[in-house]
This record gives sequence, C-alpha cells and structure tokens, in this order.
Amino acid sequence: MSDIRLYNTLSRSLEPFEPTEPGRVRMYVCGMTVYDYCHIGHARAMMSFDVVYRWLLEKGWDVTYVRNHTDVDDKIIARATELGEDPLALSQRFIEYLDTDLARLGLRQPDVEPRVSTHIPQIIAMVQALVDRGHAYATGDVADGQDVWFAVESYADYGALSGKKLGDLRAGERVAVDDRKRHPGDFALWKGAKPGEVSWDSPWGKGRPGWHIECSVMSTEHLGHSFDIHGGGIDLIFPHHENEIAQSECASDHHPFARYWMHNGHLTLVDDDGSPIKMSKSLGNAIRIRDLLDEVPADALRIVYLESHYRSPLPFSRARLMDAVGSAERIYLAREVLETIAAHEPAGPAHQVAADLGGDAQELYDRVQAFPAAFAAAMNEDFNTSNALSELFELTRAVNRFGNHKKWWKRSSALARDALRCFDLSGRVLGIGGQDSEQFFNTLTDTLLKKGGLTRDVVEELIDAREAARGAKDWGRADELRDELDNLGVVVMDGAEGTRWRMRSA
RNA sequence: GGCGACGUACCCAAGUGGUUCAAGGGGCGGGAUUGCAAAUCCUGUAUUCACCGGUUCGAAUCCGGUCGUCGCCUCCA
Repeated sequence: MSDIRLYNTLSRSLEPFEPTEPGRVRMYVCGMTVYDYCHIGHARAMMSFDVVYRWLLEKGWDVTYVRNHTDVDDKIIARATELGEDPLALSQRFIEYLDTDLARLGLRQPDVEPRVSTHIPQIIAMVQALVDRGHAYATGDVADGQDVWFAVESYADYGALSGKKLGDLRAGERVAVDDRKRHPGDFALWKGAKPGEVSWDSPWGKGRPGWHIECSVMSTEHLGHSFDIHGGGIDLIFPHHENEIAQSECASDHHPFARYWMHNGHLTLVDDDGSPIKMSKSLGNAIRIRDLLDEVPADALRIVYLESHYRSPLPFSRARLMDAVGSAERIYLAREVLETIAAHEPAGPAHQVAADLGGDAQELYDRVQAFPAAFAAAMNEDFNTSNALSELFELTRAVNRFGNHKKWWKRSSALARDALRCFDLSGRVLGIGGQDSEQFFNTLTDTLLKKGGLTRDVVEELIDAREAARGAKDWGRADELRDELDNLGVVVMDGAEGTRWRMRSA
C-alpha cells in the first residue's frame, strides 16, 4: 500500500498511487525536441519529473525512468537545412548540450533515453498494426512516399484525457485542414518524405515517423504495454498525449496505456515588477539554462523551481532568482555550522546531548527527529516540494538558533551529525542543501568573483589590510577599507575566529 | 465558440470543510548581538483568502454568478 497521492490528469483528481507491481514503478516522460538549447521552461518540466524520480527512488522502489529525445522532426529538419548540417548530427549535438546542462542543474539521468531515429523498425511495426486493425489509412502513392493517418473516429474514447469532444474542435482555425484526411482530427503516423529529407524505407515508401507515434513506441518498447506514470508539460495533453493514448490502445489489446498522467505547469517570464514578458525564440529572450548556471548555483535555480508546486504556473523573474541565491546561502551557512560541529569527536549520543543542554539543543533535536516524516508527508502529497522546502527552512532556523550557542559546539557532534542527515535527505530528493558547504561557497564565490572581474588575491589583500587596521583599533581606516570592499561587492564578516568574507550575490 | 487552470499580505507561495488553517521564503519596522557592520536570532507586519450570492452548526476550501489573468483547441516542457 503506497502512501503517495498524486494528481492524475485522467481523473482530474488526487488519487492514491498504486504501481502495477508493488515497489516497482515504470515512468515515461516526454523529453525535448532537440534542435536548440534547453531553456528555463524545458528545465522546469525536466526538474518536476526529476524530483518525482528521486522521491520514488528514495522510497527504495525499483524505478525505471524513460525520457526520450525527439531527434527526427520538422523543426529539426528545418534548422538543419538552415545551418547546412545533417539533421541527425544537429540533434546529436543538442542532445550533448542538453545532457551537460541538466547534469549541471543536478538532474539525475533517466535509466533510458531513447531516440526516435533508433526505433524506426518498431515504429513501422506499430503503424502497420494500426493499419491492419483498421485504425489507420494511407494516402498518396507508394512511389512518392505515402502518408499514414490515424483515424480518430475509430477510437471511441478519443478525448478522454483532454476532455475534448471531436465535434468541438475548431478544425482549421489555426492550421489549415489537410484535405487528404478523412476527419480533421486525424493525425499523421507516418509522413511521406519530401525530396532531400531524412527518410527510411517503409511499406508506404520512403518516409519518417509522425510526431506522436514515437512516444507510444518507445514507452512500450522500454516499459511494456501498460505502465504506471506518464508525464510531460501541460501543453502536451492535447493533442500529443491524447494521440499517444489513441495509438497505443488501438495498436494492441492492452489497456490502459498509462495509468497515471502527470503534467507540469508552464513557466512564464515576468519582469521584476511582475508584468508578464513573452518568452519566445523569435524575440530571442528565451533564457538558456546554461547561461543561468554561469551566474547562480544550481541549488538556487532548484529553489526557484521547487518553491512552487509542479502543477502551478511559475512566474520567473531575475529578482526571484536572486532571492533564491540568498536562500541557498542561508541553507548552506547553517550546513556549514553543522559540518564544523560534526567534525568534533562525539561526546555522547544526540538525545543525551539534547537532554543535557536543553533549550535550543533539545528543540533542534526534536525537529531533526521529526524532519524525515514531515518531509515525507509533504512529498507524498502530490510531490509538494514547496512544503518540503519549508521544512528545510524551519530546520535551518533551528540549526542557527542552536548554533548561536557557541559554547555547545564542542560536545554536540552527534546532534549535528543527525541534523546533517536531514540536509542530505533534502539533497538527495530536492537537490538542495546536500553539497558540502565548502564546495557550495567556493563555487559561488568563484562565480561571483568572475562576474565582478575580481580575484581572491585582490580581495584578500584588502581584507588583510583591514585586519591590520582593526588590530590597531584604527576603526576609521577599517571602515574605509570595508567600504572599498563593499563597492567591489565583497561583504565582510567579523567573527571571534577572525574575519571572513563572501561575495554579495544580489 | 468549446475545454481547462488560476486569482491567498508589499512580492513569491503552501493550504481545497472544523483541533493555532491563514505554513514557509523575501521585503519592510522594532529589538538582541556587533567597535561599527555583515550574518544569525527574537519580534511586528492578511480578524482575512478577487467580488457577489448560496449550501452548512461551521468555507479561503463546496455550489452558482460576476470581474480579471492565463493555457489548450493539431509547433510547444
């Protein structure tokens, strides 16, 4: 009995999640059409399902996660023609960029990342099955390459996922209806090749797959006929996922195609004052994930994504991103305290330490004890990362409260180690707070120094000079130097063990 | 025209019938701490959940209507 509840687009309600086989989950997510760089919107979709994957793994389940690359498509062909590049070489190039970017963002690699171009025989077989079963028909001459269409009227449940009725669709409103089709809603399973296009031999002559068939074929190929979770962006509900269902259910006698359908909401770009900005390639303002990762740590970007629920629309702004950098710093500052304390030799078990010290120590202990269950409760409820994150923030505050009692540090190792395990849990599931703080701050500092055109040496020289002035109690000179550092974006922190510094992130 | 989502404080945002349910983060005000700062902690910031009706002992949460924003209706994460 699973304790996860998830929102199933099919029923438009929260449902208890019960995999077909207990402890075994098969999930398929529609990936990207690879003809350009991955932007922040794509990344939201990948991120949403990355967290689903991670949480299922955290539960100890055996998960097979399949996310495809669409490497044969009209837009790829168009782009390749434009660049004078082979379409498959072009898509290969962008797949490599995508892998790099997603790895930097801290996404786990799916178990299988199938491509259309390597599944052509299986696609042909499914199209043939649909023709044989009377759900598809070919038009044109084999010599020129026939088109094969799916006949939507042959599938009684067409529209069940999207809630659309065939008669209600405004055929021809946006895209001219192809008069070779029997019904305006019919869609291409196989497209006859135009001269010069990438194509494969088939019973219908030279051609290539239509858009939707690939996901039906690749999910079935790698997960079997009826699998547990199918995900993708909300925009894919219709027609893509609707068509996938129609094809898959008609091509075999296995039902249902996928049992739970999950869709992530869209990210929209907004100005710092909240007014929407249209993000489109034609405006050239699609924000690439790799550009952002040159500026901010992955944890910060993950905070932006995960502080709202995956199904909600997400207004993205620079201001919000910068806020998230601050949040990430706060989390890692607390983690740093814990790491420092944990480095001491344990002086008794955590519960003993807490009982002896009482107050903020006991409160931290209690929160640490409660953390895994609270975190799990949030994640189990339709992957409520926002609530899971708020648990992490509350833990962070408890750590800081505790950390303010410096005299406790030496004997609290066991307690700190337990607390660190909570941060590690968050790191495993959300990808937030799980790194060593030193690694986090080094990366952040390097990034910001580079952005400000500075080096550590320059900063440290000024810091040393200020330290000398402070040692001489020359407060005027010390403050002067601090202002100078401040102008460079360097924030100084005077502590009992000396002065530390960090780069101001916003 | 059809289908669907959303509207919670200055901003982001969780919460979808009742035990502090108005979380959490940011901002802003006050305080502790600090040589002064930064960071951190404490504290104040929505008697109220777009608006109007209704159901109910009880609603931000359910129903109806109004206004507003957005998505889809064969390119889309």
